Amino acid sequence: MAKKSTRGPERERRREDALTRERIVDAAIALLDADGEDGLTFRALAASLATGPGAIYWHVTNKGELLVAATDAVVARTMGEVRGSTRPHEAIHRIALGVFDAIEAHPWVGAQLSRAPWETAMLRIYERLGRQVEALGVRGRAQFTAASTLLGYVIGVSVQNATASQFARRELAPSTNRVDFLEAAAARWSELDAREYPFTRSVAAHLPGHDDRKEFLAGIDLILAGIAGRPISSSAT
Amino acid sequence: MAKKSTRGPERERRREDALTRERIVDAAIALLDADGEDGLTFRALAASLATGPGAIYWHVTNKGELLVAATDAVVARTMGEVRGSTRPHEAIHRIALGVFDAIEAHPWVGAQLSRAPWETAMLRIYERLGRQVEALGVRGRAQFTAASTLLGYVIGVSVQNATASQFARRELAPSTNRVDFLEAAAARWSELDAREYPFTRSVAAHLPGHDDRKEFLAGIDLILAGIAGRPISSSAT
DNA sequence: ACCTGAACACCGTTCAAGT
DNA sequence: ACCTGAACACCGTTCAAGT
Repeated sequence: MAKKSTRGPERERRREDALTRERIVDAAIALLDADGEDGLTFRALAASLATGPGAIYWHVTNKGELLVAATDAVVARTMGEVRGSTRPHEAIHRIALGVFDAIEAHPWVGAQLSRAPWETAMLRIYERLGRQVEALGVRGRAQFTAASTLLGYVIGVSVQNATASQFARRELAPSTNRVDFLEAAAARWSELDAREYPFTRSVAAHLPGHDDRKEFLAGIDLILAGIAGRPISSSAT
Repeated sequence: MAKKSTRGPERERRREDALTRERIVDAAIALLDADGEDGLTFRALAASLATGPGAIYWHVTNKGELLVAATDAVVARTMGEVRGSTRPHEAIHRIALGVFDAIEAHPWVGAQLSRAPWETAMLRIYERLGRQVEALGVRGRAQFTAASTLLGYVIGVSVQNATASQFARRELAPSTNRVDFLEAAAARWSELDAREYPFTRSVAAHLPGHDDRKEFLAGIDLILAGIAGRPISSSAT
């Protein structure tokens, strides 16, 4: 991806304040977490590393690559922290919640995963989910479909959830608590035009007392039920 | 949302070249479709409307609002064009494919839906899916879960698919056709580290000959099977 | 009421010059 | 090899001035 900063046993300049790709990525993550996506600026990053913007370009090709690297670092750490389980169903829950919580904690990760879904970060998640699909007994081509469906759902809902949370925290007074927020949303849904939005109106009553993470897992369970209900094997290619 | 340009029977300046919110949004959509998200610039937009950037700000609060309006216009049109069906299963397929194709045709719509999921555009899709969930016989709180799961999956997969297509068209030579692209992707997956990515490697063989839209619908069917397999009703709130 | 376009503050990125 | 920081090209947005 980028120029390696160490190739072979060259001049060992191990000053502890040396600028490395790793330090840059860590600083970028800190900025991203603190000030959101707009907070990551080459000037701000340079300031936090006590250099000029140009210095960063020696280690990193451009801003896009920096975002990819930051995202991959967070996702790799997250996947590493997910506890395993002998029961595939439970293991899938844990992987899914790991992603969900990571994106909630770092909303920019969600945006980045949608922007560059072919990068390693996405593959890491896919691999983890896929192994459990295999453990579930799914075989052949159906593995591919099952894992892809889970991945699409997990990323999609996690991103939407994180964006909505951000909105709740920012647009509304940050003091507004979750209960009040859900009630406000329910009130808004109830005021929608009765002819255009009959379903949304009727379902508004279920909004308060609603738990995002539980709802998220309920969706996973729907997919898992669908997977289990199908002919579970078929010969490979 | 913004200042209305007509309120009451004021001065009727119906010159056909008058700047209206509608014309601005249409021009924005054209720019977005032609040059992607980066193509929408207040300067470029002003040029295409033969005015200065400042003029646009009289009709539209800022760029964010413009993106919201453009997205809503595309989604509203898309939902209007979806053919109905007496069979809920089929109706859901059509709604889902409508969204899928719209985002493939206008990738910026996908990015925007992820960025502001609480806007009307998302509600339009939710409402359509929800009605069919109702038609499926789901009752009470389960309606909420089923509709939300479908929405999360549909948006998530559509966005990922559109971004991947863009990547294929841009990064690879645009001449590369779909078959070659899938084979290249499969080759890449097969070269992954065997210890870290056993599942992804093993599933690479299924990548060629893979049809995105069919795979997308297969995922929908998994969810629908899950919905059907559950206790289908429960008393309302 | 509505439009014009210069000006402001801020970006990502480059690059000649340093060590 | 690696860093510095001014400079370039470009943005979103504002606003005094026009009609």
